[in-house]
Amino acid sequence: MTTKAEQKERTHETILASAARLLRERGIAGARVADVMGGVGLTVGGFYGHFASKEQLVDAALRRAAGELRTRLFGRLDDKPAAARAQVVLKRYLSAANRDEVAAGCPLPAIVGEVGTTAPAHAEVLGEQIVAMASALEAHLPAQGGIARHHLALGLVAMMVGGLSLARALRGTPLSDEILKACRALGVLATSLPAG
Amino acid sequence: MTTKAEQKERTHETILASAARLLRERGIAGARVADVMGGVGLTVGGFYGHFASKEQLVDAALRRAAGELRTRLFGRLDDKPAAARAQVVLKRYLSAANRDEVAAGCPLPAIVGEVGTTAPAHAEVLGEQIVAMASALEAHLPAQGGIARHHLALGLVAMMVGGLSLARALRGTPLSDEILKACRALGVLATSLPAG
DNA sequence: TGTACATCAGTGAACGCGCGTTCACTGATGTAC
DNA sequence: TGTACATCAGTGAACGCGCGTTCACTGATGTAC
Repeated sequence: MTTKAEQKERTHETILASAARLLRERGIAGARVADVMGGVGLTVGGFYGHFASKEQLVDAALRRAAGELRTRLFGRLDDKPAAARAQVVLKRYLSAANRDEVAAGCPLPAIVGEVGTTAPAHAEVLGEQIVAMASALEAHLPAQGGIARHHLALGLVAMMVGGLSLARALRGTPLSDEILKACRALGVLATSLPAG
Repeated sequence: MTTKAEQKERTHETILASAARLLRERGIAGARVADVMGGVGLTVGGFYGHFASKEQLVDAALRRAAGELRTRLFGRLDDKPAAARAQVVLKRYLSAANRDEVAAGCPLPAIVGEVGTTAPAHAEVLGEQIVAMASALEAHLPAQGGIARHHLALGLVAMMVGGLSLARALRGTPLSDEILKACRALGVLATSLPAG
């Protein structure tokens, strides 16, 4: 037996999943409430029984999408040698798959540009997620000369987001592939320096 | 004596400048035709005497803004030692000024996220501008071991755009400054490796 | 030189459209007796 | 067990608003004679 409350909670989840998908594909403005609801076979009117506003939906969906990404990026690293893990993460992120499977990939390229001019709450959530990602990466970085591991992690995250953003924007052109390749190479360079 | 044609050409220029400003501040969707015209003291209706569509305006404004940026980034480098020029460019780009003076800074953070889902022409223009920027940077890069100068330039451009995008999105927070700092440090690292 | 006419940059209101949000309603599920 | 009522997830149409684009119009500038 599923009670009404259970049913509603399940619907809430599917709405959130639909929003997380659309947010990645089309950004904040592009993730329209009607489309989010349509994506799970419901109509617009019911939305406000599940979320107080689009803004709250976007915050929740962004957290959800970024969390899923981290799981995928940093999962199943145990079988890799410790020194190679950061490069594995970089390769996973800067892959053709993470560029092309937009709906299941990184949400940041679609939303960074909008965050500065929309709800302040979105910026906060973005900050959280950047810190979470950089921290997770930092844990796998070798000690370096010339740059603090903390800064190296943050710089790499910037390069990753920038590279994926450009690659997505230029999808279908040779330049898109070249950018991913260039970022991977720069990532390898920066994570294989002699310890200082 | 200024003829009508001269007057109109001047107005055309001011509209383009207004659009280039708004495009950098608010992105493609945010650079509304009415606001662009209002920014030069004119009303919406007159716009279509100067441009065929908003799409064409955006293309022209993006080229204009990116061109201005290159001038500022790569100008006045003669007095710097050749080996330091790439780092000067990186410092200029990843500066608080280029983050805060949005209307006169880099247009890419505001538009990359939108380009993938709007007019194909915008993607073409973006491609041009990325190539132009990477080429200009490449000319100032020292020979490196482990990575082709062409790829290093492209990777650095991705890091620059990513770092500035995140720094702008998180403006006003300590993390914003840290990201800029981290990217500058990573840039220094990548441009001061021993020649291979 | 003056007069009548043509041109055309810019105005301002309207158009169609899409968005977030609201709200009266429906109908299936659950509860009370 | 059956019946009457309450609840509430979801519907679908409407709301106000803002956008890109169009268009009849205005009035200053330029041209012809």
